[in-house]
Parts: sequence; structure tokens; C-alpha cells
Amino acid sequence: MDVRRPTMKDVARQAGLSTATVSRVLNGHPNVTPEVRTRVLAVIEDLKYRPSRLARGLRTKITPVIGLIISDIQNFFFTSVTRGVEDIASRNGYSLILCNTDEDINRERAYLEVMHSENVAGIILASACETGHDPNLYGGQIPIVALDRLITDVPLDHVMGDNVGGARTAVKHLLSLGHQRIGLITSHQRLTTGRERQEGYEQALAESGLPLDPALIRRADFRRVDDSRQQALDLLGLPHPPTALFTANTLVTLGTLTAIRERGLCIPQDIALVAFDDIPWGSLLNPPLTAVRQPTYELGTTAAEMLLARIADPLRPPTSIRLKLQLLVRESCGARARLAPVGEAVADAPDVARVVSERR
Amino acid sequence: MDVRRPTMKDVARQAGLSTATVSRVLNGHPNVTPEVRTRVLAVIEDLKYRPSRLARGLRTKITPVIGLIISDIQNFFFTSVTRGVEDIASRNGYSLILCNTDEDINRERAYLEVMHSENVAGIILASACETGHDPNLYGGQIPIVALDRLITDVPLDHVMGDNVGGARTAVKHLLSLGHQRIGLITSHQRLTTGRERQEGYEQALAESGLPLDPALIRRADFRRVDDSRQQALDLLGLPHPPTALFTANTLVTLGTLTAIRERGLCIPQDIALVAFDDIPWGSLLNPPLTAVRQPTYELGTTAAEMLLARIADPLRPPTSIRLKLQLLVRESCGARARLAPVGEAVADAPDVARVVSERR
DNA sequence: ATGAAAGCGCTAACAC
DNA sequence: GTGTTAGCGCTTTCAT
Repeated sequence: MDVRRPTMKDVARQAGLSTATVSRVLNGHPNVTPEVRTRVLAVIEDLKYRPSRLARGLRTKITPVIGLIISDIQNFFFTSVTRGVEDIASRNGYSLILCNTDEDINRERAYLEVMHSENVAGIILASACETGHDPNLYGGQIPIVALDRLITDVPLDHVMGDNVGGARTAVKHLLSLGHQRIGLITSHQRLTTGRERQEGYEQALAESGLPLDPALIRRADFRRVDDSRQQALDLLGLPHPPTALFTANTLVTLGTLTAIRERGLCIPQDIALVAFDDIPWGSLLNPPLTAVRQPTYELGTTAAEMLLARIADPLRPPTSIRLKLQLLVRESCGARARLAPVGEAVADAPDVARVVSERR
Repeated sequence: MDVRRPTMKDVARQAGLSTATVSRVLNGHPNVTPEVRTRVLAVIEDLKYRPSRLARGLRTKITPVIGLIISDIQNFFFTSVTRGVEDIASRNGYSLILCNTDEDINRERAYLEVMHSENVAGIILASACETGHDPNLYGGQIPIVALDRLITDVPLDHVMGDNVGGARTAVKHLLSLGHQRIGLITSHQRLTTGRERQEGYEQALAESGLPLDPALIRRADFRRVDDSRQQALDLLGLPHPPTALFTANTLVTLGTLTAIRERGLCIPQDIALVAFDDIPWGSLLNPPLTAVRQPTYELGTTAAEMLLARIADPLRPPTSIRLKLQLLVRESCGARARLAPVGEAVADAPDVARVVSERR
């Protein structure tokens, strides 16, 4: 048994042709007799020949692979985005290398190095930080689309949600419910997402003429659920505690819910909550979670399409897309959830979508 | 501005050496003067040179990449496994290509083709089916470790949880609570996981001398949450409905919980539930979820280590590892959760671990 | 329409 | 210790 994988040479020999012709068949070149073409195909089938991407990539300098670098593979936001990216990629003949940095800038760099040396066609990147990027690694000849997080020190294409608008709507919802003291638990300010969501929070308060109480704004290390929990406990333990909470990302929401539960508080009687980012189990919580939902899958497809466009035309000017978010109001008693559009209004969006929810 | 990436030749020229020497430096070869070594390194730094993995791979026939093929990237089970794989991989200088088949055997094949032609060092695979694998694709020269799901038609290494034992313990727990009519909602039987968990269910009943009521066993298309929901509704609507439910995987659990909620039933008063596979939000549900927990991260690290071992020694006999599972009993009132070891007892496992849980 | 041959960037004998 | 050289498997002129 021959342990060696068959090469193009083997195919050529067995078909009594040259490797050039085999290559032409493989690449759908016009100048090939149908007769020859079928013969080559037969031999390929027979030998179970599979072209080496390595060799091809080395020669052509292009590989049909795109890289996706995310910071938390456990986060529903990113896995959902990934599916979007993947669908567009595979539909266009690209395969996907997915890498998880765990919010570690060094791992991010390492993976970028890998992708450079693998010569991938393009990269979609949710960077662990906003600035401090080596232009050589990030601004090189390989196209990069920044996902979810703004990168300000290198000119790139961007795809992200309308964080400010989403946060503003979330807080306005709480305001409309009559809350006057609304706490914010967010992440550190290294990431634009955290800052933008805080911006939305502040805008909403300002628009209602409410003062900003710094004591109600907390930052948690958003990788450590326990830290969010602690911040929430602090907030709830204040002499004059907030009546509502806005949590700026999934991990913070998790920690906050844990804290609320520990304190034996009930939502919404004791404390109201609106979360940024929906979660798969949101409707099963008690009460079901009200959240600003990002169009995660579309974020993924959009980023992938943008990357493909840039691969096709490296010279097009950098573009930036903000996707509209929706506030998903789940009502525990009303047997329904309301979907309210959010952020920069877009004409073609439904004003209110209604989905039947669970009884309780 | 030179758009071309610098090559080894460029480095060699600028350093006044041959490419062979540069290569030696890069690969930590002994026969290099320290003086030369530092000079080369300086030039590399200066030129921002990065070796091409493509060329290297083509030449050496090995690439420091391992592939992980999973069937559902949205599933916590797999993302957690992925982190385990990733940690071991990167610790050993490998990068990870992650591919998502969406339970589609054709996508699985396509990705395997990709990995073959990328010449990856090895593959960890959660296959979409038990049999029907092309030995050419699955039994070729590239090492494969089967993860989570048994592959019976090709001899491979296996790493998976003790499904039978886990399911048996789950059902025994329900029996110990006094339940006599226990429903099972599982997946189709194409996958060994579903069959094995049913096996455990049946064993537990048999050991208690209870009859098997086929009406209480339901199969759902486990990709469609709504199907599980429907099966659960059916079960709950029976003239003589079960008093407890055992759900065999996460998606089924999701559908079942939705159904229970729709029916306005309360756990555990109206219906008891034990799930196979824990979920991140399990402790936030009301009541918190009792589940058989798989050691997901360890499943990943174990599979990766097994793969590395096989890469190092392709001739070692195929081995199969079953990891022990634990029943995680979360009690809503008792302010604590109990961890009971499950499956083939292993001596060094703690008998009972206690974690403080939330008040309610 | 097909073949010969060069070369992509790297490694590994083999010389010296 | 360092250089020379021959490929790895493929694509792509340039001939024919």
C-alpha cells in the first residue's frame, strides 16, 4: 500500500498526459478537449486524487481561506456571528479558520501571525483592544474587517451594531416605565462597545433631563462573571439603590442576575432589568429577559460580504456599517413579546413585531 | 513601497548569508554561530520577515495545524470542548481550524476534504453519523480522533462521555425521588449519544423493576427545538402523563422547558426534570436546572492530547476513553447544589462536591 | 489543444 | 559552521 498521497504527476502519468493539462482540467480552463477532460476526471476519481492547497497556494499566492478571530467562543454573540460568516464564506468557496483569543491581545497577535503565514485571503477580527495595533500586522497586504469593536489606529472596514442607539433605547424603555434611578453595569473602557453603550445610557438620561449619578455607574472586568456579580451586589446594597439596572453585555448580565437572585430580589417588582445582547435562554428565565438584541447572524454575513468585496477590490475606500438593533420586550404575564426597532431608524424595518410568548 | 512579502532569500541577501543558514536559525538548528544567529534575527526583525507556512508545509509535509470539526457551534457543549482543544493545541504550537457542519454529513465531508488538502496534522471529529464513512476520507493517512460520537465503521481513537452511566444516574435520581412514570425525550437514533442515553434510561428502570412504557419515550429531531417542544407537549398531554422527564440533550431540554412553561406547569411540583448536559444559565432558571454534566473542557483536552499522541506515533493501537459524568443536583430552596459522581466510578473523584447556590 | 520548463518559499542532504 | 542544490506539488508562460 502506497502511503503517499497521489500528486498531479501521478494523475498525468496514468492519463498519459502532462501535468499542465491536468491542471487545466482542474481549473476549468477552456482549452481542453472534452474527451481529454473526461479521461482526466476518471483518473482523478480512480486515484482518489486531491489537489494540495498548500502547493496551489504557494504558487498562486492566494488561498481560499478566511480567518475569523473572536475573543470569546463561549459567547452566544460570537457563535451566532460565526454562523453568518461561515455561511457566506462557504457559499463563496472559502473555508473558515476560527480562532479564539480569550480577550488576550497576545493571542490575537499570535493568531494574526499564523494567518499571515498561512496566507489567508482575508480576516474578520473582533479585536481585544481599540488601539495599539502594529500597522505591520494589522495594516499589511491582507484585508481585515473589524467586527463589533472599533479599531481607531488603522484604517479598516467596520461592521458593528449601533451600540449607542441600542443602549439609549434600552434606558429609555426603563425611563418610560417610570424609573428614575437606573444603574449601569458595563465593562472596562478599553473596548469601544462598553464606551458606546455608556454613551447611549447617558444620552437617554440627558434627554429626560435626569442627572447623571456616578455612583450608579459600575465597571466590571467583563471576563470575570464574579466581578459583575460583585458590582451588582454593591449597587443593590446602596443606601439609596437604583430601581432599575441596565447591563451592557452578556457576561455582565449573567453576573447581575446571579446577584439579584442571591439577594432574593424579584424582577420586575423589586428591580427592573434590561440587558444588552439577548441570550438563547432569555425567554426561559423568570421573568423572561428583556434585552436589546443585536442582529448577530447578519453582523456575520455582512462582515463576510464586506471582506469578500475588499478581497475583490483592495482599493475601495474603507467603509463602516452600523446595524440597527432591536429592543426585545418580553412580558411575563402578557403572553407576548414586543419587538421595537431601535437606533437610527431604517425605513424598511417593521415597526413592531409581535411574537407569542410563554404563559406563566 | 514594496508590496511583496519579504522571503527568506531577502533575509539571506541582506544578512550576507545563504538561505540555508537563515533556515537553520529559524529552526533552532545547533550548528549556527551565536554571532550569525543574532545577525539573522536582526535582519528578520528589520524586514518584518515572516516565514511562509505554505512553503514550509509543502516541503516538510507537516503543518502545525489541527482541525476540529463540530456539528453545532451554538451548542455550549461544543464551544466548551473547543476551548479545551485549543488550549492543548496552542500549548503545543499548533493552531486550530474550527469547522461547523451543522449536523450535515455533506458539509462534514467537504471540510474533511479541505483538511486533507490543507494537509493538517490531525483532526478531531464529532461526526454527524455513526456509519457510512468513506474509509478513504476517514481512514486515510491523517490521524482522526472521534469526539463525543462513536464511529463504528472505521477504527479510530475515541473520546466521549459515559452516556449510559450518566443517563442511568439521572433517571435513578428521579426514581429515588419517588417518580414511577418517567418520560424520555431524546434525539433520533442515528447518533450513538442518543442511543446510549436511552440505554441508560432503560437500565435504570429495569434495575428498579419498572416496566418500560414505549408511550413515554419520544424522539425529536434534535436540531429543531420546536420539535422537542411538540414532543414534550404531547407527553404532558397524555391521559396518564409522566410525573418526571429526562431530556437527552441541550436542544431537547430547551424545547421541553418551553413546553412546560407554555403549559403553565411548575417544576418540580407539577413535573420533575433532569437534563443531560448542563447549560451556562442553568443556575438562573427557576428552579435551577438539575443536569448531568459532562466534563466538556476535559473532553477537549483529552481528545487533543490523544490526537497529539497519535500524530507522534501513528502506529499505536486505537484507544477509547470514556470520561466520567456528574449529576449536578441544584436545589432551589436548600441554598446549595450537590455534585454526585456518576458512571463507572473512578477512585480519585470526590464523592460529593458542594457548591453554594442562590437563595430564592 | 497539449507539453516543457521555470519557479512559488522553504528545508534537508550533501559538500566544503 | 556555512553554502549549494535539489526538490515539495502546483500553475503558468512560452513553445509547438
